[in-house]
Amino acid sequence: MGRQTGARGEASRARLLAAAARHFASQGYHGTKVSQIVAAAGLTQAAFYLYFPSKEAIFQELIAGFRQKLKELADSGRVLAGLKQEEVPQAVRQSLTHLFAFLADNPDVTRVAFFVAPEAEDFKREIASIIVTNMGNNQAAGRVRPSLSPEVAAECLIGMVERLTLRFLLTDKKSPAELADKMTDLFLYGIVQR
Amino acid sequence: MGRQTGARGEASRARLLAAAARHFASQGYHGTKVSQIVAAAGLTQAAFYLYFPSKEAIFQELIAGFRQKLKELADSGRVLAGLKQEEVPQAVRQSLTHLFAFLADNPDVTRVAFFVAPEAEDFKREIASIIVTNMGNNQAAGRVRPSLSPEVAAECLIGMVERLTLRFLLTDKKSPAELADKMTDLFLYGIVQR
Amino acid sequence: MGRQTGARGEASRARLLAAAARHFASQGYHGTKVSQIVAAAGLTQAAFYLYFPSKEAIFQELIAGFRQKLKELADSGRVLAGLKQEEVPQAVRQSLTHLFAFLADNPDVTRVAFFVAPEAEDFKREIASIIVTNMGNNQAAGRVRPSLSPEVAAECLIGMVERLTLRFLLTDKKSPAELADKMTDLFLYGIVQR
Amino acid sequence: MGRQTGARGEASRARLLAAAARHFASQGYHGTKVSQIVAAAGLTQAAFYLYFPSKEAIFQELIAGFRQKLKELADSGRVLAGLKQEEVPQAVRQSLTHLFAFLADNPDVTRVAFFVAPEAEDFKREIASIIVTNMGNNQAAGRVRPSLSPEVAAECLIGMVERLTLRFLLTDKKSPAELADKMTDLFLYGIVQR
DNA sequence: AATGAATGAGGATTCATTCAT
DNA sequence: GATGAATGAATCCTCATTCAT
Repeated sequence: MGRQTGARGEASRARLLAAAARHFASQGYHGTKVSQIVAAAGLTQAAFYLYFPSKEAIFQELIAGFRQKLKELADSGRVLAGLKQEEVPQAVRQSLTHLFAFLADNPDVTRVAFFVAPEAEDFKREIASIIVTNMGNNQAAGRVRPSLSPEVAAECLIGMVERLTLRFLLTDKKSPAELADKMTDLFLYGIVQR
Repeated sequence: MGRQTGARGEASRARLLAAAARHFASQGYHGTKVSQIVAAAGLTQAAFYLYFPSKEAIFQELIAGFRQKLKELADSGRVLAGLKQEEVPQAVRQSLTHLFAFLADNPDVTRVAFFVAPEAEDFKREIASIIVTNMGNNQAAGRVRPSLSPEVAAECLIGMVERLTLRFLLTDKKSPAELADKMTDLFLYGIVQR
Repeated sequence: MGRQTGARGEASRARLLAAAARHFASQGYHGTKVSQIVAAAGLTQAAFYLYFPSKEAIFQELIAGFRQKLKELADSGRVLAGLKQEEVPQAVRQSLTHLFAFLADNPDVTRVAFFVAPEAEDFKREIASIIVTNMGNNQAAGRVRPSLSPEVAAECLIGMVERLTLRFLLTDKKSPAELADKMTDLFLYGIVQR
Repeated sequence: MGRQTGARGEASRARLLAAAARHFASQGYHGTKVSQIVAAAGLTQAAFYLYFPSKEAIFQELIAGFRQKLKELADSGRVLAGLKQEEVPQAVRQSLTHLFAFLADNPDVTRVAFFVAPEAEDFKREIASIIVTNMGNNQAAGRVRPSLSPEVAAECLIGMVERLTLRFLLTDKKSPAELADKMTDLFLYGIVQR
C-alpha cells in the first residue's frame, strides 16, 4: 500500500490485478472472495493488503483506466461532420473497429466495467452524452436523418456495442473488424430492404 | 412451500415477492439480504422460510413467469414475412409497443430478470435465437436486406431494447409507444440520411 | 439489537453483560475477545450480535449506568457545609461508606469504568469538578482549612478512593465501612501526630 | 539483541524506545501497533526486530529502569523517624519534590509504567510495602498518629501521587515543588479546620 | 400463520513476526 | 544496519437458515 519499488512486488501486484479481473468478471463483486483472488495469484490474504487497501479498492483500480480510455474512443465519432457523404461509412467502421479491438484486448476488465460495476450505468450515461453531442452535430451537418432522436440513437448504439461485445467478441466468435463491419451496416442503413 | 391456502398467507407471500423484487432490482442478488426483504414485508426472517425454501428460490420464482411471457412477445416478429412491404413498419412498431408496455408494467422484475440474474445471459440467447429464426425468414421473404447477418441483427435488437428500457422506460422518461416509434425508425432505416 | 421481549432472550443478554464485565475487568478492552465473552455466556458469536451491535457497544453499556450512579454519590459531600463541626466526620464517613458499598457491589464494572475505559480519565475529571465545588463551599463555610487547594484536595480524594478500592475492596480485604472509617480519619486529620 | 555497537544502530534503538514510549503512553499496549512505532522512528518493521525480540520486550525494557529508580525514591521516607517533629514537613516535602521531579522528567514512561502496564499493580504493591514499613517505623517513633493503619495510609499516599501526577504534573499545570507543597500539607494535616 | 432465539460457516481485515537480500 | 516482501493466526462481524413454541 506504500511505495514498493522492487520488481518482485510489482509482479505480485500485477498478478493480483489480473486474478481479480478474472474473478470479478465471472462471479461479480460480492461473488468474488479475496481468498479466491489471492489463491489465483499464489499469495496469502495478508499479502493482498500489502498492495491494496481493500477489496473495493482493487475493484476501482481495475476499472479506472478502462473508463478513461473508453471515453476517448467514444469521442471518435466527432469527426464525421467534416467528411464527405461517401466517407462516412468507412469512418464509422474504423471507429468501431478500434473500440472493439480495445475491448477484445481487455476482456475481463471489459466485463467488469461494463456489466458488474454498480457504477456501470452512470458510466454508460457519460458515454451516451458524449455520443449525443456528436450525433447532434452530425445531424446538423446533414449526415444523420433529422427525424431521429440523438438521445435514443446514442443509447441504441451503446446497446448494440454491449450485446455484440458480450456475445461475439468476448467469446472469440467474431473479430473486431468483422463485428464493426456488420454493425456499421446495420446502424447506418437499418434492416429494411428498399 | 406450496400448501398455503388462507388469504392471509397468500398476502404475506405476495408481499415478500414484491419486496424481494424491489430489493433485487436495486441492490442485486448478493446485495439483497433476506433480513431486508422480510423487514420490507413486515414479517420475521423465520416467516420467510414458510413461503420460500431459500433466497435463491424466491429469486427464481420472480423471473420464471417473466421469462415465459417475454419469449412469446419475442416471437411476435414472426408474422412480418406475410405482410406487404408498407405494412412492416407498423407491425414492428406494434410488437415493440407491446414489449415495452409489458416491461414498463413490471419494472422491478424486468430489472431483475434482465440485468441482475446471472442466467440473464442464457435467457437473452434464447430470445436471440427466436429472433434469428424470424429474421432469417423475413430475409428470405425479401423484407430484410440480404447483406445483414441475422445473428448480429438479433443481438443488436436486444441491445437496443435493453438500453432503451433501462434508460427511458424504467425511468418513466418515455412511453412504450413513443419508444417503440423511435426505435422502429432507427432499426428499420438506420441513421444515415440518403 | 431490536425489541426482544421474552425472558429467555433477556437472560442471554444479561449473561453476556456479566461475562463481558468479567473479561473486560481482567484483560482490558483489546485483550478481551468476543469469542471469550460468548463462550463464558454459553452462546455462539452470532448470538452476541443479536443483543449488541458491536463489542464497543456492550462496553459502553456496561459503564453508562455506573457513571450516572457514581456522579450522584460524588455529590453527597455537598451537605457538609450545613452541619455542625462535630457532625462532619460522621457525614464524611457515611458518604464514603455508601460509595465503597456501591463499588463493592459491582466489582467488575468498577474495574472497567475506573481503570480500563479510555474515557475513565474524563469521567474522573467530571467527578473531580463536582468535588471541587463542594470542597470550595465547605471551605467558605469554615469546615475546610483555607490553605488547601480544592482542586488538589479533590484529586487526592479520588486517588485515595481509587487505590483503596483496588487494593482492599475489590480483593475483599476490608469492608466498605472499615475502609470508609480509616480513610475518613486520614483525609480529615492527616497523618501527623500533634 | 545486544551486540549493536555502532552509533548509528544505537541511535535507531533509542528512537524506537522513545517512539514506543510515546505511543504506549497515549494508546496503551494493545492500542499501539509495531507499525506505528517504526513509522515514528523512521524505520521499517523488520528493523524493529533487529533491536528488540518482540513488542512485549520493548515494553518491558521501557519500564524496567523506571521501576528501580522509583523504588529508591519511595524509600526516602525512611529517614523521618530520626528527625525532630518540626523538621518532618520539610523532609516530606523534599521527598515528594524529588519524586515528582523524576516523574515529570519521564512523562511518557511514567504513564506507561504507572497506568498502562498490567504489572503496574504489582509494582505499586511493592512500593506500598516499602512505605508501610517506613510508616510503621515513623508511627513507632511517634511521628505518625497511632490510630492510622500504615497499610491504608501507604495506599492513600500512592493514590494521591498517582492522581496529582496524572492531573497536574504530566499536563504541566503545576511544578513538582508546588505539587509537593500542597500534597504535603494535605497528607500531614488533613482537610479539617480545627 | 408466525415468532423469538439461536447457529454454522464464512468473509474482509489486521497484526506481530520472519527471511532472503 | 536495513529493507522489501510475505505469512499464519486471529479478530470482529454478517448472513442464510433452523427450530421450538
